[in-house]
Formats: sequence, structure tokens, C-alpha cells
Amino acid sequence: MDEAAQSGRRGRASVRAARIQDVAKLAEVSTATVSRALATPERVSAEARARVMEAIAKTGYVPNPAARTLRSQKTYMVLVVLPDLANTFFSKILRGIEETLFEAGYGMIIGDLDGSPEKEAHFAAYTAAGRVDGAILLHGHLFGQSRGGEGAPDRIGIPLVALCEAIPGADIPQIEIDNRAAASRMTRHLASLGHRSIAYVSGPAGNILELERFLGYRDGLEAAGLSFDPALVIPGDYTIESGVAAGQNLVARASRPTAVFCTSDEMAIGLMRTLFSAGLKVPDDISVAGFDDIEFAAVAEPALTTIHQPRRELGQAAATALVALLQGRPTPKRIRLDTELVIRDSVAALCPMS
Amino acid sequence: MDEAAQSGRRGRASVRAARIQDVAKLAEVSTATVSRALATPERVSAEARARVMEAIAKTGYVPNPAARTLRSQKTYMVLVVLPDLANTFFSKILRGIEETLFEAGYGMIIGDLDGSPEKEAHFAAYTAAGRVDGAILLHGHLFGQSRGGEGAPDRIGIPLVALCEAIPGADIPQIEIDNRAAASRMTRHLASLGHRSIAYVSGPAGNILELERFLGYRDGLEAAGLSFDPALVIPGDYTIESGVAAGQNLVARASRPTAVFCTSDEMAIGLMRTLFSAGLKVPDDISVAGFDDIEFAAVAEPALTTIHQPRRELGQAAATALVALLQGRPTPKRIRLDTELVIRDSVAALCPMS
DNA sequence: ATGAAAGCGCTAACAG
DNA sequence: CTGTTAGCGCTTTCAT
Repeated sequence: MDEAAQSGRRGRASVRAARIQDVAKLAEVSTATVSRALATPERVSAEARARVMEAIAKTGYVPNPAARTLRSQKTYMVLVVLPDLANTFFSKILRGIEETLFEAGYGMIIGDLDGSPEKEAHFAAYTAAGRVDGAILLHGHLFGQSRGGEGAPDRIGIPLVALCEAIPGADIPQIEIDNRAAASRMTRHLASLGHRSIAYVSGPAGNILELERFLGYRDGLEAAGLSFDPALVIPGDYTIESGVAAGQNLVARASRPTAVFCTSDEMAIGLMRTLFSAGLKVPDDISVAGFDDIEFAAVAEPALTTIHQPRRELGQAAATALVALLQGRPTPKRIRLDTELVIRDSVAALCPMS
Repeated sequence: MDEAAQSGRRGRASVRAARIQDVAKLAEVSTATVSRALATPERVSAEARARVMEAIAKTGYVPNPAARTLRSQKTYMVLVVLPDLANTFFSKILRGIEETLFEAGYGMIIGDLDGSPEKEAHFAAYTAAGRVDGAILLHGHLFGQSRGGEGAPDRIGIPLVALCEAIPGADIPQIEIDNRAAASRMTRHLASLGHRSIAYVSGPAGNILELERFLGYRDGLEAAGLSFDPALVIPGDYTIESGVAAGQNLVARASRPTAVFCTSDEMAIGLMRTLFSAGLKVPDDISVAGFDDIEFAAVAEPALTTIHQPRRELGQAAATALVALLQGRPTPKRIRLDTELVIRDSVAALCPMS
């Protein structure tokens, strides 16, 4: 009862972390009871539970996650894959995900693709190796499906959820906004202010968001009785730099549109910068609209008219869906959150003079 | 030799992941040899190694990290704790950390404090539970040392590195810039342009960066022969919102400084916004300087004069130091990277007229 | 250079 | 409600 105390020396040097055995011994119960007291308290007598808890407090016991994972085949970790961590658009989404995951007892590992496909393989290996129980995908496709080609393994064995960038054809829950409707709304807003020549700064070619938003732009044009002019579509990729480039494109033109709809706030801010440098005034000479409503949109000069996305809620919804899957509960295949048109100062009614 | 093939049914339904045993059997070696072929190839005959590699390819074997961790007591995971993931200042730092860690074979778990001390305990538990081998701390103090009080456990048993926000008194490698010198440089730059009334928008009280930058501001003032005026210090906390508030503070004043040194770009951008709204022109009516050189600094209107921090390199240096520690190699206790004064358009020489 | 065997710390059956 | 008993899959002595 006291002989089996410590295995040899107990100098204060290496005070090995307490194991479940130490707790069991101190509480005078079996290790199974300790385990149960932690996992399913209701299945343990109040008395035993109290003794276990006391022993845990006394020993400072913290369960070893590796052992737990090895035995239970559950990691309580979720992988979140995103195209670009530096994009401020994602940070609040991440917050929403993390807080929901945390409440459900899951940890979050972030996989930042940073624009390189090789990294995707790296994170795919995480799932293959069983490092995580599930994943939230923000980058618009399934692992190993970069080319959308044949051998696309529809699933890699763990629950998956797509967030923001829908993955066409994938049989997993998709959480997103109605990009098409939002883009249409903004286009109509611009048209309602008298603009008849509305340029469109696109996202990366092939991107699903771009596809949807472009369709919305066309919808809006049509709804306003405006005809589509391909010359008014300026390529972009959602970055500040591409917005700057789009601005140069615009400035160089002989005849300019009276309004520009940028499909990301970062592009809108970069574009306005170029316009200013060229001596053009926003919104007096040209109106500029964005998309996303990132933090800087409200403090840009002029403050940016844009589409607000409920970023935190988007993250929460995705995490909630994944947790449901993880716990074997059903979850809707598609969740669409509402956006909002935020009117600020970068868009003005077209002056008939102009 | 072929009887022990599969343990029972081998329907295509549940193709359990290959284990090291499967590889060993296929390669006709022991599991120990497979393990060694992976960890220490040089200790295995070329022949055996080839057979093992082939078997691995054939089975699609991926080592189980939980089992590996349980046995070797190494997680090959590093925790990165930061005060605010939404702050764009950190994203590039994270990139630098991740790429370096990845090359060294380590994964990264991000601990976003999001401004709540409770979360810190949460992430401290990660380290206590042995989920990670080491940690990089960007939040300016050690775990459980929030109050800087007595029982500060100087170490929690795993290697730690402090990044950006130095931790006074902690005996761990610290990677940072020379905040004091940089702030002094900016202050002197402003003074050299004729400004004699230079306001200072601070960081959060007690923050080590704030302490250093404030000292630098004082240094710069002194070097320029200017006296310090407490009324010119406006409180802030590095956020956009606090910059907006600082701007309101400024606008409300009867007599205004001719230049404002904001100790973060986000504050500078928020402040300029307020100034504009109040009809003040930057830099004509008032010069504004920032600190950090985030992406938006270059495209702000006007483009922001600021202090450039080598963010990616900072991250790389911290990760490199931690990996050295993890591998038992020595590393310098303090690394200071150079900053740069970036002159753009938000600061102008003081017009004698004014 | 290789194999046998002993666990790392935990949870899940299975009895009782 | 509780204890006993097996391992989860891997790395690592210790022999050979």
C-alpha cells in the first residue's frame, strides 16, 4: 500500500508528469474508474468521483492526448484549410470556427496553402495519418482534386465541410453566402444611382466565388436593362496588388466607366489608391464598390461601399456542421447566410454633368 | 507466409489503414527494421531499405502519429501563441514561422488569445498535456504570468521562444526589433522636417512594445532638442478603432500638433480617417506616421510613412531558434533584426506659413 | 544489420 | 457501479 510508491529516486529534478495510475492509486480506485470519472461522470458514484477529482487536483494530472488518441482513435482535432492566411478576410472566420470548436472540445490546426499546391498534399497527409478527426475546407476543392480530373477521391475517410468556396459535386455540407445574389444586388445598386457603364474587377479565373459573382454582375446588369460589355471586365485575384493593377488599367483608358465593382475590398482599396495617384476623385469622378466588408473598408478614404459578409457566423456555422458530423448527428447539406449591402462614401449618384 | 494475410474479412468496405506490421510482413523484415528504415536509413542495409520502401508504397503506409508520440514522447508540433490573429501584422510572421517549422519537420498549432486571459490557460494546457514539443510566444509573457506576480513558473518544461514582444526576465531566446531605436528614428525624422509639436499615439499601457517605443519617442524628442509634452500623448491600443478615437481627440483640440506618430499602422489609418472626416488634410494640415508597414500602409490615402518590420524574417528567426533548442543545439539569447524607415506621402515638411 | 519483446498511457470490453 | 484485462501502433533497448 505504500511500497509501490515511486519507482526509485524521487529527487525533485525529474518530477515525471502524473499518469492515470498515480491518480487511481491516490484515489484508491482503478484506472478505469478514473477514466470514467472524466469521460462519463454520471456512470461513477458521487463518492468515487469526488475522490478522483481530489486526486487529480493533488497530482496535477493531465491526460496524455497521444495515449488517448491511440486508444480511442479520436484526436479531437480539426484541420482548417485556407488559401491565404494573410488575407484579413479569413481571420474573423477563423475566430468563429475556433470558438465553436473549442466549446465542443475540439482543437484547431490551421493549414495555410499560401498559394502552393504542394502544401495541399502536406495537409492532406495530416488527414491521412489520422492527425485530425475532420476538416473544414475554405479553398474550394477536395484534397488531391486540384485539376478536377478523374481520380478525385470523393472522401478521405473523415468528415469534411466546405466553407465559403462551395465545392461543386462534393457530397459534403457546404456553408456559404449567396454570392450571385449579393453581386447582383451591388450591381443594381450602382445602376440605380444612374451608372450605366459599370466595370467589374474579377477574382481568379475558375474560382467558384468568381463564377458566382460574375453571374450576379450579369444578372444585375440585365435587371437594370444594361448590356454587358466584355471590355468592362478587368481581371483580378482578390489581392491589393491586383486592385492596383486594375486601377492602372482603368486610368490608361480613353473612356472610363463611371463605376467599378471590385469583387473584394482589398482590390477596391488598391484600385482607389491608383485612381488617387492619377488625380481621379472617388466618388466624384468614379464610384468604387467592394465586397466582403473587411475592417479596413470602413476606414478607407473614402469609406468603402461594400457587401457585408457575416464572417464570424460563417465560421460558427461550418464548425457546428462539422461537429454534428463528428458526433454522428445529421446536418443540412447546404447553409446560406445572408449578406448586407453597406452603403458608405465610395459610391455616388452619377452626376448628369459627367 | 501467406496465411497470416488479412485478419478476416477483406471486403472493400473497411480497408483499415496499413500499419507498420503490414509493411514489415510484405517486406519480409521485422517492424523494427521498418521503423529504422524511416528514422535512420543509414542503419539499414540498402537491400532491406529498398524492400521496405516498396512495401510502403504498395500499402500506402503512413505512420500513426499518436503511436509515435506515445512511444517517443515527441509530438513534432509547435504551439504559436499570439494576442490577435485578426491583426494583419501577424500573418506574415506566421508564414515565416510555418515555413521554417515545416522544413524542420514540425507542424504548427496556432493559439489565438483573442484578448481573453482564459484562453491563455487553455493553450497553456496544450503544453502541459504534452501536445507540443515547444512554443513560440508572441504575446509578451510566459504562461500563468499574466500579473507578473510571484509564482511565475519560469518554464513549463518545454523549450520556449519569445517573438516581437520581449519577456523581461525570462531566460529564453528573444527575437525582436529594436523598438526604441525605431521609434526614435521616426521621431527624429519628423523633427528634421521642421515639426516641433509631435503627438504620440501609444500602445496599450504596460505593453513592452509600448514601453520601448515611448522611450524611443522621448529619445528622439531629446535628440532634436524638443521638450516632452504629456498633453501630446494620446492613448491607443494598436487597433483601428483606437486610432479613430485618437483622431477625435485630436480634432477636438484647440491647438493641434503638426505631426502625429502612431505606434501602429492600423491606428494611423483609423486616425487619418477621422481627420479627413473633420476636413483636415494629411499631410498638408497635419503629418501622420505609422509603425509596422502592413500591407495596407502602402495603399492608404495618403500612402503611409512608417517603420518597416521584417515580418517574415522575424518568424523565420524565431522558428529557427526554437528548432535549435528542440534539437539540443545552442541558440543566441537575443536576436535583433533591423527595421527601416519607409518614407511615403503622409508626412510632409512643416510649412513655415502654418 | 537485424529481430524479439517490452512497454509509452490510456480506454473499452467484459465480468462481476 | 467497479475492477481486470487487453491492446491501440509505434520505437527502442537488448540480444544476436
